[in-house]
Amino acid sequence: MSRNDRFYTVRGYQLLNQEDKLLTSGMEDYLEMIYRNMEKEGYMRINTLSNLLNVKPSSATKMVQKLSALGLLDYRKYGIIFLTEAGKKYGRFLLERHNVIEKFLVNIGITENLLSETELIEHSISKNTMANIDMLNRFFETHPAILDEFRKFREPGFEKTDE
Amino acid sequence: MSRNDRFYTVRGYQLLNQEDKLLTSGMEDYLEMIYRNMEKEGYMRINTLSNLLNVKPSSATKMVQKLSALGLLDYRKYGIIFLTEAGKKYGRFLLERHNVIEKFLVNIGITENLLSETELIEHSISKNTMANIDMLNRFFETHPAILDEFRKFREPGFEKTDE
DNA sequence: CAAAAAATTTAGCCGCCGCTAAATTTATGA
DNA sequence: TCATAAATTTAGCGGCGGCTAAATTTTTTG
Repeated sequence: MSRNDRFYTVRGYQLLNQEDKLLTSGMEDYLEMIYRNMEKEGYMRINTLSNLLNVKPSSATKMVQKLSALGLLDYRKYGIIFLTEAGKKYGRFLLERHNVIEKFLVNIGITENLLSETELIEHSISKNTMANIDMLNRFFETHPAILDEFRKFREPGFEKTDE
Repeated sequence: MSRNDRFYTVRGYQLLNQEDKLLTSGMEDYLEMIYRNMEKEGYMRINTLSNLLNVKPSSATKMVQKLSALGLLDYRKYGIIFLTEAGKKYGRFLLERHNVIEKFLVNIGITENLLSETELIEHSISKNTMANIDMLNRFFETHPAILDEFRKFREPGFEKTDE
């Protein structure tokens, strides 16, 4: 039985993958949000970040220090937060991943709690799975008749109303 | 802006939902595994459980005590672990959810690390999302030509080789 | 330009879920 | 049966990512 077909707990997988996985889920949340704000305003502040993520400023400070130590943020105490090149690259990836998951959920008919569903799922998706879900999205996009057929299948009676 | 379209961190969602979500991801891992063994052997022991989940026995004890306090296990110190009715019901649900996610991943073409991918994703899926993914699985099952078309779309050139 | 306000950081606590080491209970076999 | 082995539990630690309270720095304003 190889490492691959043995069971682990969520925590167990975390511990196993902490060599190759750079960021924890929490750090990813912060980096993704900083990236969003970079696109909008060009920079980020601790207070803005803590408001956007619904955490206390002290929590934001702690995470920003970690991301900074990892070379993803350009930042000094009491200062303005910018992304380094590495941070931008990672942030862009996180936002893309988010959008792939969200689009998939919309495709299969999720409307309630779309944001929170996406936010929770995105951290547990590998690049490979993300790529394959993206292919499924593209498949539906280029084959709208099939997506339509699925929707009829899913909810007979509501043929056209949703979407 | 309602609670629904605000961002939170993973930890934030955890804290928000701890009223309605009975179990943590970790507890779910243990309960699911106990359920698997119930089906196979009818009972569970701490050592077996810790081996199956690749944790130390002391960790298994701690979680079993928690699940027991929640009324999901029938268990006394140094004794054999059984599921209560509530535990069986929850365990059955967990196994079903696992299988729905796994089938979906297989459908979209995941072969590498299938188990770990499933194990990580399953905890972040709501009942609603699970139901919709299940519908997608059923859709592919009843429309094999469409699944086939997706596979060609996904991997042009490997038309028939996989599955 | 000094005092007050606002923003940020630090220190220290908590629950989760791993771990190790040591204690305890249960099972085995000479 | 009784000593040893095996299984299980307890105690206590560590990192994560929240929190509060208090300290510090920066900004605003009279």
